[in-house]
Amino acid sequence: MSRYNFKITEEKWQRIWTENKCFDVNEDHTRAKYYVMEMFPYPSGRIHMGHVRNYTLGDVVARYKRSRGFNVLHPMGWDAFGLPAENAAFENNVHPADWTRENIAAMRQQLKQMGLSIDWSREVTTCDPEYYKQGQRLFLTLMKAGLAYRKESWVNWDPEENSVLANEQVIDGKGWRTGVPVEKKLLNQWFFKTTAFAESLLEGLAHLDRWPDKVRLMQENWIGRSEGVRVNFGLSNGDSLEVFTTRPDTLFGASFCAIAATHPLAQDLSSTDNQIAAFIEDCNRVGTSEASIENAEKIGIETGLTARHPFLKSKDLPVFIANFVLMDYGTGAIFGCPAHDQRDLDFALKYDLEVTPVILPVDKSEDNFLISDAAYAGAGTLINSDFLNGLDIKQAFKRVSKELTALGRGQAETSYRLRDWGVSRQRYWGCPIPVIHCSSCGVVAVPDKDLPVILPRDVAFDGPGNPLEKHPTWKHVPCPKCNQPARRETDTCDTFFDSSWYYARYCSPQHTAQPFDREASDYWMPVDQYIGGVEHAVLHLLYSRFFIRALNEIDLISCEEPFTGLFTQGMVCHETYKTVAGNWLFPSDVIQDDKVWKHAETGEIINKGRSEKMSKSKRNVVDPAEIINAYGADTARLYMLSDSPPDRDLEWTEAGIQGSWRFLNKIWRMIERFSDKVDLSARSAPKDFDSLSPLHKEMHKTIANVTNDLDRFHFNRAVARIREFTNCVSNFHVETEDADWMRTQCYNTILQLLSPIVPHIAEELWQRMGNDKCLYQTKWPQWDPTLLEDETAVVAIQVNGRLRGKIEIPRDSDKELTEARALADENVQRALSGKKPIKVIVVPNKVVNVVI
RNA sequence: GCGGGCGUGGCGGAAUUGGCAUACGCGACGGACUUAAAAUCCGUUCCUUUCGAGGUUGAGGGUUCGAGUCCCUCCGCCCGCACCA
Repeated sequence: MSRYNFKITEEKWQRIWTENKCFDVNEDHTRAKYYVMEMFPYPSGRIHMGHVRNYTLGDVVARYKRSRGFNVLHPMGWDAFGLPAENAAFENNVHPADWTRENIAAMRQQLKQMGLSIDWSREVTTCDPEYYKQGQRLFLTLMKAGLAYRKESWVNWDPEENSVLANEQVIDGKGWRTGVPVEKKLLNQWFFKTTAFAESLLEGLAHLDRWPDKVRLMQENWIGRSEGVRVNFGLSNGDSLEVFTTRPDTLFGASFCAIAATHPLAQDLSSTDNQIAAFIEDCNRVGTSEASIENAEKIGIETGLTARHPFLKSKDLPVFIANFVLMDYGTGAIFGCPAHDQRDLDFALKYDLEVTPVILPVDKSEDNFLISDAAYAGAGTLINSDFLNGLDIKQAFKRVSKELTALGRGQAETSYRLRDWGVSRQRYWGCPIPVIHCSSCGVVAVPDKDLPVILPRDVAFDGPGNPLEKHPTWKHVPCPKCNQPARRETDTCDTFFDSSWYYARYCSPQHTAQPFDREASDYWMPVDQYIGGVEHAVLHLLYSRFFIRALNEIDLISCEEPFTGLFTQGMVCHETYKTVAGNWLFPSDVIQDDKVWKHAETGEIINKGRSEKMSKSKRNVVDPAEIINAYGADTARLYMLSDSPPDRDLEWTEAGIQGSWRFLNKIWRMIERFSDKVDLSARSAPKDFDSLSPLHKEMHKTIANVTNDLDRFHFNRAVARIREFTNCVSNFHVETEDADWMRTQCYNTILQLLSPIVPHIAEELWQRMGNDKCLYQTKWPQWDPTLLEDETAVVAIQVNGRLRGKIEIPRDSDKELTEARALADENVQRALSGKKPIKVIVVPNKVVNVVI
C-alpha cells in the first residue's frame, strides 16, 4: 500500500487535464449550456483565502454541472486596470504594465495549482489592448446612442488619489480606498446614462429569483423609486419654487418651505446676505457621514422670503434654508408638514412653527388627537384640508395632484435616487476614453481604424496628477475631421467599466471584428451562475445590468440580464492577535500553550482578539500557498466547503484544515487497501442481496441527498453526508465476495460524489478502482427512488408533545395500526394509568401524539 | 435613526412543509497499538438526576395535540444605508 502523495497526484491530474484540454468548450447546440463564472480577481500578486473560497465554490458547480451532462463554460480573467498598479509604479519604480503582467503570471500559476476546471483558452485581461480596444468601441457605441455624454458637474475629488470618485465610491464622506475626506470640485466629466434604465433595472429585480433577496433589496433601495408630485410655489419676490413631495396629501398641513444649502436660490441669496453665506458654509462643514448627520441638530435660517400656498390665498409659508434638505434628491426643496413628518416636526418645534394635523388616525377623534413631539406617519382620514376632508391618504394624493395640475401649479412625478454613472478618471492605468477634442469640431470620436487608443508606455510616476495629461506628446493629435491640431481626451475609464461587460467577452474572447460574436453570446449568455463577494452587491452588479440593457438596446446582444443566478459568499475570517503593546501578530507567530496564547519566539503573553475578516493590516492572514504546499489543493478545497455554509463567514482554523486532511487520508487508505486486496476484474452481481441491502439503500440515499445539497449550494451538508456514508461503509464488516461487490459500488459512488470537491484524489482513486474512463468524463451517479425509503418506519411516540418512546412499524401502516401500537407502548400505558386518552394524533411514518 | 439578517453543546454547524433537537466535523477525555512519540483504530462527550426520570435551541409571552421553525415584546450581535420629503 502506498502513502497518499498529494504532490504527485495533484500534478499528475492537472497535467492530464491540461494536455487533454478537458475543460475547453465550444458552442454545441445539441447540448444544454451552463455558464458559471466567479468574479475575476484584481491581480494584486498572490491569491488570498477569499479567492480560494470563491474559486472552489465555482469549480464545484462547474464540475458538478459538467457531470450532469451540461456543456459548461467556466472562464477566468483579470481585472487588471486600477490604482494599485500605479501606486506600485510610484513606490517601487516598476511600470504598471510590467507589475501587472508579473502578478498575473504568479496568480495564474497559483490558480492552476488549485486544480480549477477552467477553460484557460478564454482568459481575458482588461489591460490588454485587444480587450480595451473592444471597450473603446463600446464606449463610442454608447456615445452614439446618447448613453454616454459629457457634462460639467461637481465631483467627489479624492485628494490622495487625485481622482474623481463615483458617489458609490464615497463612504462616509471619505474615499472608499484611501479613507481621505472627499472634496468637491467642478470638472467636465463623462457619464453613462444609467438613469435611462432606472425603471427597467428596478423592474428586472423582480425576475431575478436566483439572486439573494438581500442584494435585490440593496439594489432596489439604491435605485430608490418614489411616486410624488412636483409642486410650484409662488414666492414673495415674484420667483417660484419647485418642491417635490411624496405626501401631497399633507399639503394643507404645510407650515414652511425649506431649501438645500446648495440650492441655486440659496446661492443667490448668499451673495447679498452675509448671515446666509455663513450659514451655508456651516452646512458644508458638517460632514456627510452618517454619524455627523445623525447627531446634527436640524437647523435652518430664514430667507425672508415667503411661499404662497397653492390653495389657501391667505397662507404664506416662510422659506428656510435647512441643513437636512438634500440638493441631490427631488428638486432640493421641500414643504414641511410637521404633524406628519418627524424631521419637519423637530424643525417646527425648534423654530416655533405651526403644527396642523391633517391626517386623523381611525381610532381617534379630532378632539383627542394631538401632536406633541411625535409625528404621525400612519394611515387615516384627511381633516383640516378643505376639499380633501374625509378622503383617505390615497384618494387625497390623487385629488390634490389633479387639482394642482388643473391650476398649473404641479404635476405627478416619479423620482429616482439613482444618478448617472460618472466614469471619468484622471488616471493613467485605465482604458483611454477614445475621443479627441477639437476647437472647431468639438468632441470627435476616434475613427474605428485608429482603435485602440493605446496607453503610452513612457510615462513618469514622480508626482501627483494624471501622467497622461503630463505626457509631452501623447495628447497632441490632429482632429480626425478637420486635421487641425487637436487634443486627446486624457481621462481614462473607471475600472468598473471594464468589468461591466467581461462576462460577455468570455463567449468569444478572440473575436476581433466586434466586442462579441453574436452567435457565441446567443449560445452562452446569460451567465447561469455568478459567484462572488457581497461587496459588489450594488456597484459592479448594477453597472453590469445597465450595460446589458444598453447593449441590448443597441442590438449588440440578445439577453436582458447578465446574471440569472447570483451567489454571494461569506468572508474568510481568522482570530486576531495583539501584543500587550498593541502590535498585530501573524497567526504563525503565536502558539497556544496551556490555554494561554504566547509569542512563538519570545514567549510573551499575547491577547487573542475576536475573529475578523482576514486582512493584511490586522495580520490575521493565512497564505493559501503555504496551505497548498503543506496539505495540497484538495485538502484546502475540502476545508473551504466543510462546516460553514458558503454564504456565511468561514472561520479558518488549523484544526479544521487538519480534519480535512485526515479525511482524505482515510479515504485513501480505505480504497487503497481494498483495491490491493480485492480482484476488481472478477466481480459480479451478488446472489444473496439481503445482508447488503441496508448499505445499498444508504448509498442511494446518499446520492439523492448529496445531489440535492449541491443543487441548493448546501456544500457543507453534502460534505457531511459523504462523510456519514463513508463511516457506514467502514463500519460494514461482512466479509464475502458479495460484500466486496457492494463495497466496490460504494467506493465508486463516494469518489463520484467527491469528484467536484476534491477532483485530484478522486480521479486517482477512481483509476485505482479499475475504472477505464476518467472521472471527469463520467456521468453523475443515478439513484433509485424506490430505495430511498425503508420498509419500516421508526415512529416517535409522544405524550402531550413529550417524547416517551419509539416504535418500529411497517412503512405506510394505516393510522389504526399505528395508533394501536403506540397505545400499547409501556410508557404510554404508564402515563395513561388506565384512563382513556383525550385525543390521539397520528402523523403516518413520523409521530404519534397521545393527549391525556 | 431607517432597512435587512442572525442568535442551537466547549467550538464550526445540522434539522424539506410545524412532527424523534444537537447529524457531520473540531476540541476534550478514556482505552488499544508503540520502548516512546506521531499516525491509526475503538469508546465516551448538552445539562440535572433520588437512575424512575426531568430539563434544554438568547429572554419572556402567545398560537398549536405538537414550536429551533409561526406570531408578539424584549435583549445581544452582524450587514446595508440615502434625514430621500
